[in-house]
Amino acid sequence: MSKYIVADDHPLFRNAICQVLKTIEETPDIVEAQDMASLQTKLTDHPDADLVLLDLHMPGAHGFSALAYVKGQSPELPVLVVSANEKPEIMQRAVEFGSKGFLPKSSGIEDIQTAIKSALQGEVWLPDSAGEQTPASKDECKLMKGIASLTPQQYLVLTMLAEGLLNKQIAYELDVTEATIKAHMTAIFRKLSVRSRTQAVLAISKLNLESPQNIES
Amino acid sequence: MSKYIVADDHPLFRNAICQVLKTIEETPDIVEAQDMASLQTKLTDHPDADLVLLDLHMPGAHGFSALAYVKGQSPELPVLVVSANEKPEIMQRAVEFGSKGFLPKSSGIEDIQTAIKSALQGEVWLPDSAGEQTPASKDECKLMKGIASLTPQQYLVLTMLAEGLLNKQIAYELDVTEATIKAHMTAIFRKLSVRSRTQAVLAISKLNLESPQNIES
DNA sequence: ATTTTCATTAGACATTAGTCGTACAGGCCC
DNA sequence: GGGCCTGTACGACTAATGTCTAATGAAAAT
Repeated sequence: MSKYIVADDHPLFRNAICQVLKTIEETPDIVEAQDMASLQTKLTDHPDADLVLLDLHMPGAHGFSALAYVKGQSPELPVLVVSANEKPEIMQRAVEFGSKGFLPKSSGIEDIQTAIKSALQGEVWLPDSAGEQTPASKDECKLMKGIASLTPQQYLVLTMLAEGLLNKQIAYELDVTEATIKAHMTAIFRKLSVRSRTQAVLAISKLNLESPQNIES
Repeated sequence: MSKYIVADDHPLFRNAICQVLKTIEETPDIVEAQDMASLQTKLTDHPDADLVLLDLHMPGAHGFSALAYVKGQSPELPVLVVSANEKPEIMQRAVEFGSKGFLPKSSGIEDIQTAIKSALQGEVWLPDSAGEQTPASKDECKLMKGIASLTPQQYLVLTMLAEGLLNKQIAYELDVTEATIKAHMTAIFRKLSVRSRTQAVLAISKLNLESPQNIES
């Protein structure tokens, strides 16, 4: 029997995924998470999980940074990215950043089954609509590694930074002093190789949807 | 005879566009710009231009903010957006934000001719690959209006902010005091309806590639 | 059991960012 | 010309940001 963690903020969609899981095996062990905070808890509570089905657009998730964070917390745990996004570049990026595949939400049941089985066996599955080449980028990979090295608390602070909040506001939300947030910021900047909150925001926004159309004459 | 402003940072591609223009009329009046700074100059020097062919990925341009800026400087001047980007959402956004069409760089000569002729007649042309609906977003439109209302100097400061530069660095580059840059920042924040440089960066990064995949169950 | 490592927490201090009031030059209307 | 608006520019002041040092506690290594 396999244990799955289903991370998606839509109850209906989580349910749909669970239904498919039951077609794969009779009594799957399913853990659900509806945001990054609960996902983090589930990851530590269930270190024996076999697969994470991860939506990149949950509350607290910012594009690929969510994937990087999960890979950083549980490097050995296979992750299958699920998203409404259909763009080939996004699919390729997901795999490049450590995902065992990419599942568009428009996928049919058979594709979902195939993708999950592949991921469990350590293989990568992509829909036919995904293109061929994987351009890769030094800076992006470095950034992904940086995000993966963040602690849970630091990742949380980063997402709140990405909401445009002030240090003071973040401190209030997390019930710590502003000085603590500043210390986290400094640590985050170092790990992401940036020098200010402005550059940090720029870095992760590039990560979200940057298409590699920079290959120019 | 019509006067064109061709704004693209690739000399080869500018040349190619010029060749096509010559097939439309015998002696087109062509003005070229290779970055946003020179484009700004050309706009003021040639207020009698009939059409701008604008690449969204020039130095100094940040996605749609470049389009917004041009529309703000010369509201009556038709703009035809040229880009390597092929995504339907991007094409729709371009039109929604005031462009007279969208020309993928992979277009054939006939399409380019058609698009230019349409634009000159005030009509909108889109390639077949562009989808149907135009979702639109209140916030995005408001933001575009804000960018369009920026003065040239303010736009310049905004682009440098989007490079992750400090006020001090921007001041040095523009050869003014830091106090001046701060004043510009405050003005920019007001026009973009944000309260800090962090939020300003977030706002324009959303504008660049935000796909309306937020229509959720 | 002890050491080591590291996340988390903060206070003191220095730097950067942002607001306000103001000044000056050019364009425009009357 | 004399007002009037606007873009640009600046200094002074306040708020926010970032660095450094250091203490605590918890987990991992020895």
